[in-house]
Amino acid sequence: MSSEKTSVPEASVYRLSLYHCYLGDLIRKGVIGRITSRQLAEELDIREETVRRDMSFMGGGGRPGAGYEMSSLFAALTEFLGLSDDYPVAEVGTAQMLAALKVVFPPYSYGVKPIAYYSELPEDVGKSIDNVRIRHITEILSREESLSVDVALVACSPGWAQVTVDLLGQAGVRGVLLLTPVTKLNSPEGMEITYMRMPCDIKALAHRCGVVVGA
Amino acid sequence: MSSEKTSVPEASVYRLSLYHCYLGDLIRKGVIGRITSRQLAEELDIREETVRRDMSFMGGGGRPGAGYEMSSLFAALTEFLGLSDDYPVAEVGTAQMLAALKVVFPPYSYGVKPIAYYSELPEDVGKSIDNVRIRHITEILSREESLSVDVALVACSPGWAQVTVDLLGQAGVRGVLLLTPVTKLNSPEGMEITYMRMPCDIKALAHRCGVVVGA
DNA sequence: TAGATTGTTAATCGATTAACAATC
DNA sequence: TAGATTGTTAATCGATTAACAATC
Repeated sequence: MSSEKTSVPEASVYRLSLYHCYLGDLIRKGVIGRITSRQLAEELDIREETVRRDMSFMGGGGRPGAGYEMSSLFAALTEFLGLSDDYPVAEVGTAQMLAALKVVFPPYSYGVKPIAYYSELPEDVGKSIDNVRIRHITEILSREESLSVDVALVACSPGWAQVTVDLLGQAGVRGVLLLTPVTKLNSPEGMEITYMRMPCDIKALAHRCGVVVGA
Repeated sequence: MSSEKTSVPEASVYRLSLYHCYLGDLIRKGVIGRITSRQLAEELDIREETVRRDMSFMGGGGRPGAGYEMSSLFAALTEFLGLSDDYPVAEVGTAQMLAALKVVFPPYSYGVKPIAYYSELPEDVGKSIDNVRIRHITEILSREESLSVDVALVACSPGWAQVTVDLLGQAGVRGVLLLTPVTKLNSPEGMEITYMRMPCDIKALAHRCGVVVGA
């Protein structure tokens, strides 16, 4: 594990994740060989200089004149991002939400694997998704496995968001992707929260779509 | 409708949406009176200068020494963003997803109102959510009301994303908030798409959480 | 008037783009 | 060697922060 500094810009880390998703997809489809920064850029609507710059942050191992070897680039990205073949995550939400989410965002297609489910509804307890039993949110702390997850995806109702995040924090979870749109949350010490904020995105879109009348 | 230029920075528009959400919440709770940039900043983890700067982009009507009058600020934000009391949107996804989403993101709490639902599953057709009937995605074009929606929230399965977006574009929808994580999409002419990309957010979080070992 | 807070101009910071030398 | 593409340094751009004069 080389000494990866966190000096890598936030925006670059995000794009590196995007390359990881894209390459993972290609590789799963059986595509092999090399890929250039130009191809990647074109495919993902980014400038090619940006792609190369991003790659250089983690020593992408590109070859002038030849581009990047896909499988080794993918491996480098996987290591840089701290992922594994099936990166384990916890997911929180009603059984209904968790089941629906699986369809919209099929984890296996992205190298992600939910290993624990928690619901806010007592009646969901005991149901299973892909042979993983759903537990109650309040059980987050009582699981030893909790510690084996760094990142959780939270899509509970607004009223449960704070409790959930607190419990996850105590259970050692370090990063949370929050789909629930709460305007303010008290984030536990040392926890990274990525806010999704669908309402804000919708309102920002409303602005951009509503205004363009002139000219 | 004053001549709002789109020269307002993207980031500011997003924060203005955030203020709108926050104020809407307060007002709905019955809070009235004035609020200062400092209070807003503290509440939302932003710097107060940033708040004031954002406000100045739309002529917030603040009073030196006294702050902003909440209800008129909210009205100004509503107008600036091109919203209404119940901003109409369309939502696309399975009945299961749409029902689950309603709990996680209760639209009425944010001044948003789904007036049309479309599902990718034929068996969902005819079901209702809050007395709005679910139709099939392929029916998007056959609705006259389609034109009365500027923005849609799309949470269908990856395979349906392109079709959905195309149909929405033809139906006159100008902005789409896409929850479905497709790496590349052919966006119809003149359509704004906001990509959610849960897998990338999760991977970026994995990086930030996994690396901090040193020091 | 004194106290408080706004709106704006200037300074800083970070990220993106452009240019190009290094290298397979 | 010639052609292609990388990695890096410098220039540009945009957004955030700081400072402060204007004003209720």
